[in-house]
Amino acid sequence: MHPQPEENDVDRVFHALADATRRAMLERLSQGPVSVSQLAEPLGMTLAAVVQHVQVLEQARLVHTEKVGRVRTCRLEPAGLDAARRWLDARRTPWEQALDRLAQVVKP
Amino acid sequence: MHPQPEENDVDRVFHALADATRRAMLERLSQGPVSVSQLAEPLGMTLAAVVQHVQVLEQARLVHTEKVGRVRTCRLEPAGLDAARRWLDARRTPWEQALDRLAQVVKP
DNA sequence: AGAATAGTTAAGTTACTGCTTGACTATTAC
DNA sequence: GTAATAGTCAAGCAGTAACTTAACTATTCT
Repeated sequence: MHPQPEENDVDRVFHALADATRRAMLERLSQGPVSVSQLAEPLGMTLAAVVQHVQVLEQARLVHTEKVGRVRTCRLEPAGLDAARRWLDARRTPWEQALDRLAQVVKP
Repeated sequence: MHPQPEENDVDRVFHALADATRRAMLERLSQGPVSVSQLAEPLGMTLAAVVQHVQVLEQARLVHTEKVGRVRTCRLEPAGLDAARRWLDARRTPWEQALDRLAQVVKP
């Protein structure tokens, strides 16, 4: 709709998050990096399907992967989640937004 | 996947947010309540299509609507955004989560 | 070398999304 | 009362999403 620089990213991120399987993967990855096969194991699904989900998560910059030898290791990448959070936070009430800015000041 | 009480809601919310048109509607609604026709006006789209989007947003508890006479007024409902924010915040780093709790204490 | 492991790629299937059109209902305006 | 307004409902359609299977490529193990 608005192919603004950011808009497309937000699209990808929310679309990636809209799937329960992918959210389960992120949850798993929040406990540390794992290989694609390890990711696939608890989900009753083909490896091929999992690979496709991983690609979606990568394009949304929610995970980053690196292949060493024959195993591809996936780890969480905060960029995507941050984009989502920024969008949501921009739609808070003015009072909540003031609190957000306070947190920003306290943080660094 | 996990039809946990919350899981289904999260699904609906992120799916609703994954569409640029619906996000534009939310943006419009964040400036105050409007009728369905008013919502439809800036988007180059049939009224019927807009109604369908409104239904998606309602099911995600992102908007609440009420019909008076022949006009249905839509207003933002924070429940859905809060659900999304809760999910995202649960996946922050421990350090960030500490800051979140601090904000919670300061808030009320 | 041969067999098992880990992943990739392409193609096909089924189901769901985002729209449109068209017919219809309820209000409000003239 | 008639006409315009505001919305609703039901099909239908093109495009996309989430899989599957099957054939293939690279590693690693024995």
